[in-house]
Amino acid sequence: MAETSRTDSQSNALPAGLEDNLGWLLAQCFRAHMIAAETAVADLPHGARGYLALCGAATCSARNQAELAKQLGVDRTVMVYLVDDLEKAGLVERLPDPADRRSRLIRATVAGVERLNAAQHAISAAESALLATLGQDEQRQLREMLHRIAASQVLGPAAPCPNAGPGADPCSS
Amino acid sequence: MAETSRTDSQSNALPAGLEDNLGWLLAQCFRAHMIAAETAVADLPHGARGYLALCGAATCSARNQAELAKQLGVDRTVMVYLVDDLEKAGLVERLPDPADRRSRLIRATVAGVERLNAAQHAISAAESALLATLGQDEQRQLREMLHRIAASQVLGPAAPCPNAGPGADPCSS
DNA sequence: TATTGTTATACTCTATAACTATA
DNA sequence: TATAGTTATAGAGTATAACAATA
Repeated sequence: MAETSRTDSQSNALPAGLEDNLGWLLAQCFRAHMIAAETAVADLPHGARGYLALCGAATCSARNQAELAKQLGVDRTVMVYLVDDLEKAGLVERLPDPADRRSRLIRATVAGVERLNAAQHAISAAESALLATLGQDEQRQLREMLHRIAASQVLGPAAPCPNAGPGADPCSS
Repeated sequence: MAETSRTDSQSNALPAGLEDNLGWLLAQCFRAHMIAAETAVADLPHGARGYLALCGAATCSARNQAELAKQLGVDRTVMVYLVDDLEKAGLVERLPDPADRRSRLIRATVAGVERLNAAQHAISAAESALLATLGQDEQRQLREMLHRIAASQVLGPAAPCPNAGPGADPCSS
């Protein structure tokens, strides 16, 4: 009925009605981040997904392969190929779980941690451009709020990491 | 180098090193939102993607089909099926562009706007749970910051909408 | 009986190429 | 020549089902 006044400044404006659409905004920002980080993760086995799996392995975010799959939102059958290729590349390793002989502990190797650090360094540079419209405090706020949302959704349990074995601890870097 | 002190409270905590990983956080929040809104968009032709396409059509975010494809990050060949099915469902319509006979204007029908409003209503309820850990001011801040990031990335041009034809204006609801 | 990891198979989704019509 | 839209085909990606080992 009433015509929306579209006389506001058109510079840098999203179409009316989308600036409050959280689903749209998250999709746009997520995709923008993927595009920005694309080259940084291009040499990793499965691109962005391989990077996230490596992140999970290096930070011991999951107890075993199935849990990591849940965290990444992929099928456990897909996780096999994912870990297979990361393992072939020498970035992660499958260790037997002393507590459960069925499951495998996915741990980042030293080379994997190094590659991860390199990737994260490149991603940081890309993120600077992505977050250029935000101040330093706002960037911290954004991360903190996203973290609070992610933590409230128990997509993957935040259990203490049992991967700390006799070898080098990849979580300490 | 310096060992990060890991003595902070483990309640609701993501594994160390992930709480600052913007890529991880965006992926988690985006997926959490998709899962939360899943049932609300389940009856739309292509689920979440169909919902976003309908959002774009209703808000006239893109000039034509190709531009909408760019905004959604899908191939233009995929866009054909997407719009096809939305059109079959009577949610959008392809209109000839008076300025360019090659392109088609994708406009939401009245039924499409109604379905969109219903979906957005259901999604709002789901978002309340998703954002429960944030205060009202924080939720506004989050949307505003995401909006600023999305607007700074010119994934799709924010051009004035030429869809306002002789028929009912779907952008006014 | 349920779960972890694995494999093979079938399915869905996506992209490449080619075509028509317009610019 | 370049672009918008479409179609058909081939490829990549994904899930389903079945299996062995273990809880």
